[in-house]
Amino acid sequence: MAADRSETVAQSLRSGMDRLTPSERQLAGALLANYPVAGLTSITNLADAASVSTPTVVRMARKLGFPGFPEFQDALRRELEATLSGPIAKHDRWARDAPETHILNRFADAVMDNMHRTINQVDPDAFDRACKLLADRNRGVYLVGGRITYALARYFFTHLQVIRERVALLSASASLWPHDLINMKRGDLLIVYDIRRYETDLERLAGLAKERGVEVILFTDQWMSPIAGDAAHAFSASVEAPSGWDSTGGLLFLTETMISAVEKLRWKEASKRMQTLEVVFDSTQQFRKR
Amino acid sequence: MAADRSETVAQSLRSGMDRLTPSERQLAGALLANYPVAGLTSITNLADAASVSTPTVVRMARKLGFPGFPEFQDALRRELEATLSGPIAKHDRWARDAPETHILNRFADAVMDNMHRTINQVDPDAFDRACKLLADRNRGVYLVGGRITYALARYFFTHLQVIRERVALLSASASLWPHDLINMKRGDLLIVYDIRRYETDLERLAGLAKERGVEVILFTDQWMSPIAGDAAHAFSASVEAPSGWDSTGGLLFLTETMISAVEKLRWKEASKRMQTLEVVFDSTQQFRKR
DNA sequence: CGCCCTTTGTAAGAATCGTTTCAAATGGTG
DNA sequence: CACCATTTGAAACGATTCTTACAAAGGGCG
Repeated sequence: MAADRSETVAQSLRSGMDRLTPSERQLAGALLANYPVAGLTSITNLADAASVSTPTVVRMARKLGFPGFPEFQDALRRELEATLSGPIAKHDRWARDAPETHILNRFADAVMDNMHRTINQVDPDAFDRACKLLADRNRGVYLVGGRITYALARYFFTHLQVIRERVALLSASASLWPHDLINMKRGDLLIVYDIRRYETDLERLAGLAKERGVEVILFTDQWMSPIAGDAAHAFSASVEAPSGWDSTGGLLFLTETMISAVEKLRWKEASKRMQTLEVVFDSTQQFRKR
Repeated sequence: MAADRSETVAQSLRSGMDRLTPSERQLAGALLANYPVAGLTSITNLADAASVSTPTVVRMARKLGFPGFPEFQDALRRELEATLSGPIAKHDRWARDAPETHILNRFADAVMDNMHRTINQVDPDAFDRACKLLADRNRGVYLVGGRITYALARYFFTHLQVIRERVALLSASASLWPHDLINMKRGDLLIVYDIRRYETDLERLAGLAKERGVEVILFTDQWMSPIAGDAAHAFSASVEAPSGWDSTGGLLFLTETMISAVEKLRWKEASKRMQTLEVVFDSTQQFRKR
């Protein structure tokens, strides 16, 4: 128990997270999201902001070792006072408890930057058109990715499969792709992920698919895979990260946004499919109730 | 009169100093001396700290153009919040070519917000400790994910496999997990991804692994998978996105950061392995020269 | 010195806050 | 299925806060 006053409230909030109940966690999350200002209002406001009741706030404060909410708030104030009189440069700090140069902060910077660049590279109209294509139930959809990006293709597949019919994920190994290729028909869609160290197999696949009248939708990096030449739509994301690393955060963002957009376009059918899925899940007890 | 809301409370406090009475000045001085935290207590405390009476506080707040003390305090809070959340204002538009309400912009907002929340929920020390475990070549590493998150596990696996030996991705179907389980030894690591609609199979797997002395590292959402109870380390990411959707962007961020950190810890060995990989790639001509 | 204006705090009131109690809801368990 | 344990918020209660009214203290000026 014991609120060890040598650690910050944020720290004990995080480390105690597993001792908290779900709604207390929700509260803790809301608090950390706007830390520590969120905790400096009245208990009523804080509870409202976190969508929990005031007793929940009191209970959490107690769990952290404070006699009551006012004392909890005092701790926040003292902490803030100490921080503010200390180092001035904490504006662009992400993880406030980690040093400026901690990898968490450096990586966060890079990812945010990528997001910015990525979004400004997207043509919203082209994006909408691609979504419309994916929402067309007359078109079969095939997905494939490269060594690194196959996971993204799989992610897209998992979701798209729920939303609509006729979705297929190509094998991870190129040798089996011909089997899928012979099934592709004019007007079908091939979604390809291809980032640096562009793969020759993918290039060949996209070329062959295009010859068969398949429309290729490409997700690539800022340097553009050569497949872009064969693609009906190409979307590029920035992938730079610290120490020569590539981050696929931008690609995931584009992917998730597209899934969400397609889901909306086909909402009527999609929601019905999802309900069916729920029924199956319930009967197999594969998932927890909550 | 007029509390110009474009200037900070501190500014109007200083500029209005000559319109204040002596005891109001004393109050203003005390406030500025410990700004803005001093103003975030109760009116009683603030008055005591400045050695004035509570009505004096109210009168000063009124002179600055606020209806009452609570509103004055609100202004301080808003100000502080703006300062703390830093120059990366959430409200600046993302995709400039798209309307404010285009899904690209709405999704970007949500993802940004998730990033913020996610990073503030991570305990940097716990993060470092988990990285160190993963960098220990004496420990075997097993990875697994749920229906949605299996793609993330695969992504982690793809990269970790390059960095070190003894890394295995568990099958996507639970029925084959026992085969992997019997290989796991005391001190090995099991990385589990589990987000909402927590899967009972994963829970069982984690429990069994723990019994065998395996240390479980969990990546989950803000509501915390029940596996957290069995986990040596648990990291949670915010997953909220528009229209009830869950976004795994935060989880990907944590994953990539961790990969990068482990790569650095084992850089000597990792770089050697990567060079070998390059040679193989070259000879198979699987990749473009660039 | 007496008048009036300004400044200030005391004290009582209204309003809000923080705490406690308790019952409903939920999930796990025999 | 009934039981128990846990979680949660509604509601009522004191406690504290914020506001207001008012009187005392000072200070300038004829």
